[in-house]
Amino acid sequence: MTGTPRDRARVQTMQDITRIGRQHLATDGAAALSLRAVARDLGVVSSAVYRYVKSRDELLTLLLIDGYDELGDEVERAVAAASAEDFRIRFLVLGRAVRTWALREPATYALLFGSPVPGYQAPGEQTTGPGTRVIRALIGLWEQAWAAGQIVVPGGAPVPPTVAADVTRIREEFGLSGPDDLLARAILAWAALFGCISFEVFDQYGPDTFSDVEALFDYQLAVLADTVGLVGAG
Amino acid sequence: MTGTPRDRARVQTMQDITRIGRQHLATDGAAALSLRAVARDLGVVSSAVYRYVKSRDELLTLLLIDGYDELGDEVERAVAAASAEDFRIRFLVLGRAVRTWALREPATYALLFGSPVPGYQAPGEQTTGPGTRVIRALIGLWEQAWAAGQIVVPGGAPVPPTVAADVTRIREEFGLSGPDDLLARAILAWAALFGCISFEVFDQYGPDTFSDVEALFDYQLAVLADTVGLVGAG
DNA sequence: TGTACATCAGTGAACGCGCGTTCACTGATGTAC
DNA sequence: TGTACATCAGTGAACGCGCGTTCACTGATGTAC
Repeated sequence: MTGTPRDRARVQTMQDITRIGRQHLATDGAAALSLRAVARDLGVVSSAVYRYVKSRDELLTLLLIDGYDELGDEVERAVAAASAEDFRIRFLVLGRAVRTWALREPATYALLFGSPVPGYQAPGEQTTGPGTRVIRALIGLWEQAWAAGQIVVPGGAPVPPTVAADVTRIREEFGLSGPDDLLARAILAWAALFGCISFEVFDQYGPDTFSDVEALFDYQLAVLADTVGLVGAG
Repeated sequence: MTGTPRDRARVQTMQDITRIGRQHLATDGAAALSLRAVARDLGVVSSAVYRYVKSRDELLTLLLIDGYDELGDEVERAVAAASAEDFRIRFLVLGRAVRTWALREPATYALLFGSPVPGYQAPGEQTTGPGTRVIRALIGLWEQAWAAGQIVVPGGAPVPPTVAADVTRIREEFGLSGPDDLLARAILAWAALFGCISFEVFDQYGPDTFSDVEALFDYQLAVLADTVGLVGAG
């Protein structure tokens, strides 16, 4: 309740626009997102939306940031509510939070993690922050787990030199302490997590292949936890 | 060179239509795929394409099948050319073939494995066959590797009962002999493989995060091979 | 081999629709004195 | 507290564009006898 009535009305309208925009995302997809349709649902003439949003692309950016933030909020909230001692459990909770959000908001998930929208390029300055919240949560979790001695990196495929170099840079940039193997495996786990979720959201498993996709996902998460050597507090 | 000249012209035109369609997929994306634009590039009036394709959706189906088949062909060809004895190597070759194709044909990859096209539902009778060639190649490869004693399933997370039940059904359906753990892990490896490729094709790693994405992918593939316990011929 | 008919590819006009964006405007709200 | 002015939300018309699909048509190609 700050500012003039006009200010508050503006904030309200901006929220309405993103809400309606997300509805349209769900029914028609990002590529068909249209300012005119949003204006219609907003009960306003099409040119009026230009008072709030410079162009269709700016609306897309708005929805992108809104989606990233909603996902980021939910993931952080879920992890914060989980066991503070067992980092394996925290990882499982994080993964499930991403999946739950993705299944509830498939259209926004598709915008963030699916095919790029043709002709649209996200402005990095605005989207990088919100867009990296999940991976930052994952990195933080792994770092704490490593520090707590809850990670025993499995042996196996050696990290190629160029990957080791990249990983070294990342370690320094984020102030991490885990070994190359862990960081490299963590990147795989991150990509694999979204791979599993995308398969489910984008319907890549056939219609009748799995009777209990949730159990399948939980199992996949558990194997991914094994892959990074996350033993937990045992 | 079969049939009348008219028949041959028709086959040629059908090929032109799918070729042009795929070009448009690359420049404008699936959601913006338009029969009129295809007609323009074909050098023909818009209504003429209806002699070849019943509707826009049918063109999408054509492109879907064309893409699945091109990917299937390349994957099968690559695997066939690989070492006949070492199934770990065959797996790596398979994974690389998928990635190579995906990077060369990002738009078609997006159509097959990215966000669903709003308002379009693929006709299962036509697409299921071509659409399952990669997973069938993977399943066949794992089955042979298991039979050849080149798989040592790692211990770790237990397979939940409902997943075990699904996996049992799949085992019988495809006449497989591997244990539950292997089949369940194989499903993860499948989803994870596409997760890694999607991250790369859809630009989810930042612009400057990795200097050598190919090496990163090779490493990820190797870890996935470890995950299913694919030791190879040693 | 020649002719009559059927099939088919492609035309051009039309239908009704939606889109992004600009612009001059009206009238309400906010601000400075 | 009242008034003059500036700011802003929303209007309605317009621009030029592209879309899917239908339909009656022309002219070429193929087929049956």
